[in-house]
Amino acid sequence: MPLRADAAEKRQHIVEMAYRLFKRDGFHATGIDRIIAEAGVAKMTMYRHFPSKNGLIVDVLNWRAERFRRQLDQIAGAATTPGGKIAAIFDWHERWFESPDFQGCLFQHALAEFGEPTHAVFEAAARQKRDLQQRMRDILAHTLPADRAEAIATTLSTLIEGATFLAEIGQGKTAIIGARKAAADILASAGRSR
Amino acid sequence: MPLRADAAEKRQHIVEMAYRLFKRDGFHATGIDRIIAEAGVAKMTMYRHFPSKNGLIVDVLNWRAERFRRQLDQIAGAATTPGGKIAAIFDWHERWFESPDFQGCLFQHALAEFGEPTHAVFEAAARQKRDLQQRMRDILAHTLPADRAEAIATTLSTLIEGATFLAEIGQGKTAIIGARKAAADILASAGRSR
DNA sequence: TATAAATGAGACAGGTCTGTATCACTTAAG
DNA sequence: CTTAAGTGATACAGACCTGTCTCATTTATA
Repeated sequence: MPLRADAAEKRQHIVEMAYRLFKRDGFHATGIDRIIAEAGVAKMTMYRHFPSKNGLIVDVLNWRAERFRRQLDQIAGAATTPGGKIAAIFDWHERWFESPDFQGCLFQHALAEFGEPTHAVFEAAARQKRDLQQRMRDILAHTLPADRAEAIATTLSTLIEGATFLAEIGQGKTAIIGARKAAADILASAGRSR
Repeated sequence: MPLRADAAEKRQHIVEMAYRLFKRDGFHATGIDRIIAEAGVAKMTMYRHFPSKNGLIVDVLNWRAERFRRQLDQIAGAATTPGGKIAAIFDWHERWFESPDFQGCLFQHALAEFGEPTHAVFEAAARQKRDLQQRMRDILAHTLPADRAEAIATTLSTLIEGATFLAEIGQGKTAIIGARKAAADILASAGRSR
């Protein structure tokens, strides 16, 4: 019994509030004081749950990555064919870009702010990006040889990350439309040569 | 005679040193004190040339955007056909990703750190991205109808920005290879339907 | 109810941040 | 040479930063 029942809830509350602030204002621009103030929590409460601000950032990223992983399970699970699953992933991104509080990808931002590859924040963000790519590779591997699946997953990842970035400067709609068409062409071409 | 001859040089020296530090450590993580220390310049000298840190950042981005614009003129100018010019742009990115001091795109990082669309830094960075896209559109417009050139330029931009991002997590080589092939396929397809 | 984990509130330390002010000095232009 | 723009060095203000500490209080659990 190391933790009381509500302690875990309070910890989670801090994670979600920090997530909102990091997403809106960035990591360096968001101070501990603002996080605890918005969360309505004492500073020591935060530091008892997290070793440091960087530790909190890593936990926020990991929590958000896990949430996305579950969403992806639902999205891809609804479709039956590899092509349908990939199309569903692109469709999900289109809806994301259209949501009123879209402010870019937190993992992309984390990599931009923490450019040192050995930094724990960098590693957590890079891990999420590799995970998405690997999941698309696994989807493709059902109908394509491993090396082809790997190469195509990289290009699909390139299209998705590029569209996510362009969505930040108001080009999400046109970018995702073009990206989805390019992805469909690539998959169709790969299917023919199978 | 508002400025002495060497004053402009000193100003440029500050811009280039700030550029190196912003690229390496990020914008928020780089303080004025470190910039002037590395530049070997007094603080008031910096504040006489730039109204504020944000003003310096904007000038750094604009200077870097202008430098890239000139590079792009050379790169695209060497090729004769639209397809050749586009391929040359992708090849340039591949060499960039392989350079030992590649640390991601400063404009992408600026957009990540300054997410407010009305912020001067955001505007300067977004302007550079739109400029690159517009230049590719103009290249394509020589042999394609305007709306097709516009749509394809958006997808090429998506591929380039995505590959630039993936290069930050060590996937630059495979990403740019796949992106270049996708771009070639798109251009070939557009050429056939012309 | 008794107990101990968890919390809230706030002071505090030590550092860093941006931006301003002062003043002696250098250096280019007239 | 004279003059004034430009500079270096440094102190300073006021705010913010991360992280630690204390102590009274709440609250879940046994």
